[in-house]
Amino acid sequence: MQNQGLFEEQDMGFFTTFPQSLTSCPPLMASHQSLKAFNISADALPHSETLLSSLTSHKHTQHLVSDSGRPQLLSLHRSTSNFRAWGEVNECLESKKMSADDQLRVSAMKMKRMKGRRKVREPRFCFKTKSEVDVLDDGYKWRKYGQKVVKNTQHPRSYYRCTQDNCRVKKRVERLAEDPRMVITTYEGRHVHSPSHDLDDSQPPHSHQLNDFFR
DNA sequence: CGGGTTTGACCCGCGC
DNA sequence: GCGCGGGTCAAACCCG
Repeated sequence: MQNQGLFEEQDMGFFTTFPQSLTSCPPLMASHQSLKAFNISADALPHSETLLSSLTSHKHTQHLVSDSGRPQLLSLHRSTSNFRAWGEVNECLESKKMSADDQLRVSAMKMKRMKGRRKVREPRFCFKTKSEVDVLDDGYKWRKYGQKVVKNTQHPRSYYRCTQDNCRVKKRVERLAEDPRMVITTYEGRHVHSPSHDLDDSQPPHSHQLNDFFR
């Protein structure tokens, strides 16, 4: 498994833009999580400067520049799924025009080696969408277990856990302070099951579209 | 009655 | 050591 050992995550603030028609969250799957564990350079991500500069006011972009001054995601684990995941992301990114209308962005994480023996955090995956509803339909069933008003924001952050037995996946949902129309969703952990909506036909079409992209 | 939500208390890591 | 702030717990509450 990729996240074992004494490492911790550091949000690098990379946001990748996806088609604006998508309004549903992707389920957290293996290929997503590998986003945080793959090399990426400024050359490989031609639009990164535009993306990053447009998002510098957001708190998720605090750690966006690496030591060398170039956007970089450190690689700790290489696997075929890692390569495939980033290949798809870059392909999508280059094929889309940068636009203020783009709604869905994926952030990448940098893994940092830790000193000492501290709790290892579950893999996290964060993106934002423009949506009127806080909780987007991602095919999984969630139970709310907490809500907190975070400092310097007028909107509370909500905490959800996957209702499936033995599944420890959590997600946080909050609204962007600068633009309350935007919802920040952060997944933490890995589902040990498939989406519950697989059992019925109520899954909306855009959800299929998004799943296809990440497959 | 069972499952989900609300909400104040509590826990814990971190910076000073 | 202390205080702050984010994350979690759990009892009370709500609703179908």
